[in-house]
Order: sequence, then C-alpha cells, then structure tokens
Amino acid sequence: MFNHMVEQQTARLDAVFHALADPTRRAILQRLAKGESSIGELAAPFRMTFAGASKHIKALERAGLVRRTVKGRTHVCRLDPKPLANAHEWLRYYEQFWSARLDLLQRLLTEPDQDEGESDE
Amino acid sequence: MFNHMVEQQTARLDAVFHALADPTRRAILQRLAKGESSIGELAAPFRMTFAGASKHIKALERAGLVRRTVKGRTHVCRLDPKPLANAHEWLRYYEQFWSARLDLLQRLLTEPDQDEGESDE
DNA sequence: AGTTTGTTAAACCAAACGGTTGACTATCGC
DNA sequence: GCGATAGTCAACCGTTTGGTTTAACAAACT
Repeated sequence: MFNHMVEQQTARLDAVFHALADPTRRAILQRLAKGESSIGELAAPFRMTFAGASKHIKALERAGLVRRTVKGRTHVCRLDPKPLANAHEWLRYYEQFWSARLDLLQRLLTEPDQDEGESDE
Repeated sequence: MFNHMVEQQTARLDAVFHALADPTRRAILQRLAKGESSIGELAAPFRMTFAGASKHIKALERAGLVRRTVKGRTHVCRLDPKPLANAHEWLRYYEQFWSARLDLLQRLLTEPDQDEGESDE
C-alpha cells in the first residue's frame, strides 16, 4: 500500500529505533553530534563502566549510527546520521496525523456517528 | 544547550522509540493509521496469539501511541500520533547532519587539523 | 440460564537487555 | 623492558521482553 521504500530495511529500522530507545544511547548520539569522541570520553559522563559504554556504542554501531576508527589504542567514534534519516522518513508519514487537525477529521470519517465523551488531553 | 523541549520527557521518548523498535508494533501502527480497529482485527494478520497482540498493543499504549475505547465487548484502538511528533522532533535536530553536507563541514570545524586517512564510504 | 465472542490476567519460558566484573590484548610513555 | 592506558571479550546477574498457554471475565446472542 504505502510501503514507499520501507521493504526489507525493517531490520535496520528495528536496530535504529532500538538504539534510540535508550537515554544513554541518545545522549551519546547527542554528544557525538558535536564532534568525534573516544569511547572513554563518551563513557566518562555516564557513570558507567567502560565495558558498559562499549556495549552501548556497539548497539549504536549495529544500528549504523556510529562509525569507529581505531587510532592507536583509542577508538574514535563518529556520528553517522544516515539511518536517522530513515527513521525520520518513517515517522514523516505520520506527520499528516498530527500536523493537521485531520486527526479529528479522520475520526469523524471512520466513525461518523460514534460519540464517546472522552477527554482528549 | 539544545535541550529545546527534551527535558524530562525522556521516559516518554524511551517508550515511544521502544514501541517503534518492533516490526509487529510498527505494522499495527500502520494499520491503525488507516482507521480504528479492534484488538482482534489487529491481531489477525500477525500470525500470533490474541494475548500476544494484546501485549504489543499495551506496549503501544504505554508509549501513548494508541488509545483504547471499550465499546461493548470489543476494544477499539485508535492511533494517537502526538508522541510520534515528539520523536520526529527529536530526530529533526539531526537533520542538519544528513540533509546538508554540513556533516563534513562540521567535522572540519570541530577537528580543524585532524587528518585520518579513512575511507568515508 | 447457557454459550459464544472479545479480551485481559497469570504463569511460564527462552531470549535479550543493561550492567558489572575479571581476564586479556594492544598501545603509549618511560 | 615496565607499567599505565584504552579498549575488547566472555561470563555472570537481575530484569525485561516477546511469546505461549490456560484460565478468567464481561458483554452479546440464544
């Protein structure tokens, strides 16, 4: 129907959204957005073990959101935003449902005489 | 810094992204985007137990993405896209990194004389 | 009343998660 | 070489997840 380009990149979307579902990981991304960082620099602010941060970063790598460059003994991480564009694109479809008040319109169209007195926020 | 409005709705974002991280759940949302459905209608196409679907829908409710209206003995589910707008907004910040080639520019700005001979795809 | 229908709830399972620790490798500086 | 540093890996722990099954419940149909 409207599978636009979302066909088998399902797994990729899974990984991206899963990576994004953790506040630590989101914070790491946010930090990475300002520039490259080593794993240690990334781990430091998060009151967490080195290995713990390492796992998070691997999750981000699995989602394709972070790329790593081993330089000497330090691993330099860099944001790769492309998969975020995918996620953004997926969400963009639903924009029509919130950006307009089509929300209400749609409800009226699908349930013409259905009147439930619920408080809508 | 750029905490725009993302302050304590962290937990909400967690739930939303987590809900989105499952293909079944995304499919349910997609279906719900076309109109309301009962749990049974939602469960049917997904080769899964009723109870299984029910759990997924509860996950979506936890994320605030689905609202339920008990009507008689059937539970009618409806899309609530507002939390998606949040997620979309969060992702929107990163748009600058993929939409323009600012990606490279930003790297040059933050690491002016940092030169690593890596193949950037 | 009894039965069917739509759904939740509880108990359970295997797998995954987030996090830790301890052992290990590799690199840097001395 | 030595020791400190940066990082991984494997094992473990407790919690959550996705899924099942079975039982229960409420509403509708007879």
